[in-house]
Amino acid sequence: MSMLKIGQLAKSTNVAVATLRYYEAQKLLQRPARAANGYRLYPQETLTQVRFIKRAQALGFSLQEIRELLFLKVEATRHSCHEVKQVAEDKLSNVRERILELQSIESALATLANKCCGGPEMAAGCSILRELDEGAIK
Amino acid sequence: MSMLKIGQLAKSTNVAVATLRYYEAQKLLQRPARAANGYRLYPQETLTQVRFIKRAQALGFSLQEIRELLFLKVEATRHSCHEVKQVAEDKLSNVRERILELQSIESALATLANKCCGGPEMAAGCSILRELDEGAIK
DNA sequence: CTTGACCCTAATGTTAACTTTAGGGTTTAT
DNA sequence: ATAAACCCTAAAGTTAACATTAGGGTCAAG
Ligand SMILES: [Zn+2]
Ligand SMILES: [Zn+2]
Ligand SMILES: [Zn+2]
Ligand SMILES: [Zn+2]
Repeated sequence: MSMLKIGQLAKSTNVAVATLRYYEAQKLLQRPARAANGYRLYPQETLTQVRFIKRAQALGFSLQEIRELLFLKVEATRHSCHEVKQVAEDKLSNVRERILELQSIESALATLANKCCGGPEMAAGCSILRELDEGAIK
Repeated sequence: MSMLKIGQLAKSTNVAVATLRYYEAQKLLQRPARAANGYRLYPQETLTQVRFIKRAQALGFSLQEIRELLFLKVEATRHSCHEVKQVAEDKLSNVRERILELQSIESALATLANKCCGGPEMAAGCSILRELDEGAIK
């Protein structure tokens, strides 16, 4: 139960087999040991590593950024806490900016939707369309 | 100063000329009038349209979604006010979903960043890396 | 009248993050 | 012993959203 074949790793991380091989090619995962037959044999640790990748991805990191995080981690003894925190904070302010922009579009759309009667008549005179014409959404 | 050539439109919207032609091919922009020499001639209105595209894009909308928004007017004669309003409301709830997702990412990142001392010492024990490893974050 | 900045179309190239395909070996279960 | 299920590599395909290139007109300035 110690070493995992790629299919088992795939199943327990919910990541496609081809994706795991892709991550390896992209150096997001170390090249695993091989059995006599050539099959990849992953240590349990790899489960954590794959989950790290998925989690970071869910937080909006690109594979490139994740690679940088993993590099910092592997080379932890040569990089400062500050460097790592900086990566996280850059991402955080990026996310906050996008939230603000989305909120501004939200209110624009809400305003539009509120002005429309939503009735069954043809939309020729629909207020939404009129507003779009006049550049209410910009 | 009424009609714009593609280069002027490109410059004042900060979008590449090739991109404008691409948008046209993708039906995000109406096919503009042409001068006798074949040059595209855009009305001022197009400035607003291009900026709308760029802004919506920065908010994470795909060109496909943007196309739907921009097509509301064109579809007006074939659809009821109700249908048009429905499209707007779908977009609105889409935007609200995105906001919620981003907010959950925001708090996860903020939690991470807060736990890290950000000091100059080596990142061997950095809490960000530890948390990503341990899955303490969602 | 020539140079350089623009414009045109059509086609091909690019990047990210995968997925699919082609062509074979290997394991497992019946 | 044979079929289903798994594994391998190398390469090509996919999607989005452009960018670049090739080949060729157009226009203002000097
Ligand atoms: Zn109405
Ligand atoms: Zn309406
Ligand atoms: Zn620290
Ligand atoms: Zn730290």
